[in-house]
Amino acid sequence: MAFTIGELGKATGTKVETIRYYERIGLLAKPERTSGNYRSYGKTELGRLSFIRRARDLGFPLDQVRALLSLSDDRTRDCATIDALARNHLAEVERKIADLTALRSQLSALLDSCKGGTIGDCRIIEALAPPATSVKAL
Amino acid sequence: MAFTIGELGKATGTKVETIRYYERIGLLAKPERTSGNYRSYGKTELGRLSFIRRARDLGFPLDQVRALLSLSDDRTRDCATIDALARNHLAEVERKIADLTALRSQLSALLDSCKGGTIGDCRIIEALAPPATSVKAL
DNA sequence: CTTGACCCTGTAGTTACTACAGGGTGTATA
DNA sequence: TATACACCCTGTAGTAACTACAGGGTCAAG
Repeated sequence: MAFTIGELGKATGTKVETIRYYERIGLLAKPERTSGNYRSYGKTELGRLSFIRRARDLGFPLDQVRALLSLSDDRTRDCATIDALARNHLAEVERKIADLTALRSQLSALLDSCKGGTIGDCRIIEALAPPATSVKAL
Repeated sequence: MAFTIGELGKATGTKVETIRYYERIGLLAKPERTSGNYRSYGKTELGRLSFIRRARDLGFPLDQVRALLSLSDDRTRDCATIDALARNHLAEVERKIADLTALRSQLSALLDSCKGGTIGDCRIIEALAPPATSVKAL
């Protein structure tokens, strides 16, 4: 029923240092201590940390996680705020996917152009160093 | 033929502070100075900075950019090293795309489940806080 | 009773910049 | 000539989200 920081870390897939970090920045409350000054956690903290990690895995930055936590603490609040948060986040994820997809095709093109040989005629280097004419005029 | 740091920044889409930062970490050589102690750049630096920015835009981290630069300086070297670098990078980009795509469908599902109402029955919060049974046993 | 795994605090490092503070320079205008 | 203004200089500290020590204390097993 009571775990050490290491056990909490294993249960949630979080490094011990990260848990202490979350405590330092106020994302987790200061837990009780044992006689030997070890942090002692219960189910509540386990739940809260799981929530944080899951939101983080979904790519929410810590300040949004913080907002999510305080929203979820006030159960009378309207769901719309949370919906908006998630909707914005989804839009961001979609933008990142688009960026990376464009990047992937550029990299593939780069690789196709590499036919071996010495760097003197390596197309990758050429492709990375755009001709002076493509540089905005001063 | 000679530009100030601000002009170089404009020409390459780089902030002045970033250029000074690149100089500090040795990615750009220390440039000549004018009588008034202003940095003075020429075409060589313009090319090198363009190269750096383009590689960065393609998502190469700075230490790989550094590697790319030193490889491209030794024109007798085999193109294979560069090919490998780019190939690894492509694999990473593809992994990120896969991650984000999975994330997108999770977020979409989350949003579909939000039918309004108060947070007490908000499915997003529920979805983020997995049931205790899904937490690895201690 | 000692070894080893774990815990503690506090500080500094990581990546790739970005943002001041507190000054100097260069040029255009009144 | 004065002065306003945009730009430049150095140096330091801040950002996100951890991660990695250093230098100790605690606890269970053999």
